[in-house]
Amino acid sequence: MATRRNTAKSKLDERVKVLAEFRYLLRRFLSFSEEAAEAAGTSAQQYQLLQVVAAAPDGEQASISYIAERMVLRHNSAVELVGRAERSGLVSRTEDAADHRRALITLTADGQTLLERLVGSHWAELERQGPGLLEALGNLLTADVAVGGRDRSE
Amino acid sequence: MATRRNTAKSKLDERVKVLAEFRYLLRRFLSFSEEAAEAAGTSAQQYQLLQVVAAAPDGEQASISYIAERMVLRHNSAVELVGRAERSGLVSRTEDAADHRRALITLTADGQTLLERLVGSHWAELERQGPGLLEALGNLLTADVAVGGRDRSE
DNA sequence: TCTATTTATGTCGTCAAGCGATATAATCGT
DNA sequence: ACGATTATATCGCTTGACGACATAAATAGA
Repeated sequence: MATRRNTAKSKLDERVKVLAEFRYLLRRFLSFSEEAAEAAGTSAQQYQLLQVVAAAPDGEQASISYIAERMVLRHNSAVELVGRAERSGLVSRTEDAADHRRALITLTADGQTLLERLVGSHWAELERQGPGLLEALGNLLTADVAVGGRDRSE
Repeated sequence: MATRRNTAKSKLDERVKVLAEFRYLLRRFLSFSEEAAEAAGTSAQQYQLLQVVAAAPDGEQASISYIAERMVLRHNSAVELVGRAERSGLVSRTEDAADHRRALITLTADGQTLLERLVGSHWAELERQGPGLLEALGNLLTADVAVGGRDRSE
């Protein structure tokens, strides 16, 4: 019974709505991040850089290439990002003693402080927005199942 | 027993790692989206625009303001985005008969086709990346609990 | 109904940031 | 030792978002 109201046109239509909702929540979160960083005197990207540097795996220090990989940027963009952060006094460059091509990036005291502040506010915000995101993503992954194309009217 | 290995410095350190991992996965997904859109001949933003227009609630049509709200953009940026998409033949503007200030945005046939293609590839990609994202976000929301600051050494 | 205010869209100059192309130095493989 | 590879850096270009500003339509009051 109730095979389907004629309102829902198709599987595609449903997918678009789910995707759109997910992206909307994502943009809200990223927008918050942008504003929080700005309010703290930096950019979202520089905050991300601090994160990446601070979260580098125990053994290795953050190099330009490592940063580029983690930030999903071309290496030259990473160079520029680090350059800006360095000029702002958030990170500092040191030449790797073992490999003189590499530049090792570390947080300055200011960078560490700023990171702590931003991690705090972001953590709190994710407690607010997280559940919604989780739900939207969950819908996406479960609403599916029939990728191949079974009608799945209910 | 085993109150804590001296490797994990603090709650902050753990949070940074969780946040960094979540953002990394997010960037991977957004990067995929960027590339997919590019490969299909547009930009990620224009694809998002198509989504927003197509996913507009049943009653109302997409106006500039509505788009701005959903894309988390200033209204003038929305105007420009729509302008570019219109020039590319993906959407079209119509003056609202009931309110001559409003511009109603609809998908062209080309826009619809493109949207379908991109929804397809994004859906598939989210089936791949989604679980990871879900897990990272889950970690974030459960690893927490003690926001107030209880030590929570395990 | 006339007008002040608000709402919706549009225009323009500016600016930040990522990218490709290119360059240079250090390391590695043989 | 030396060509190939790797790591970082520089530069000009383009894109896209924004603030400031402008205009037209709708709306609320007097």
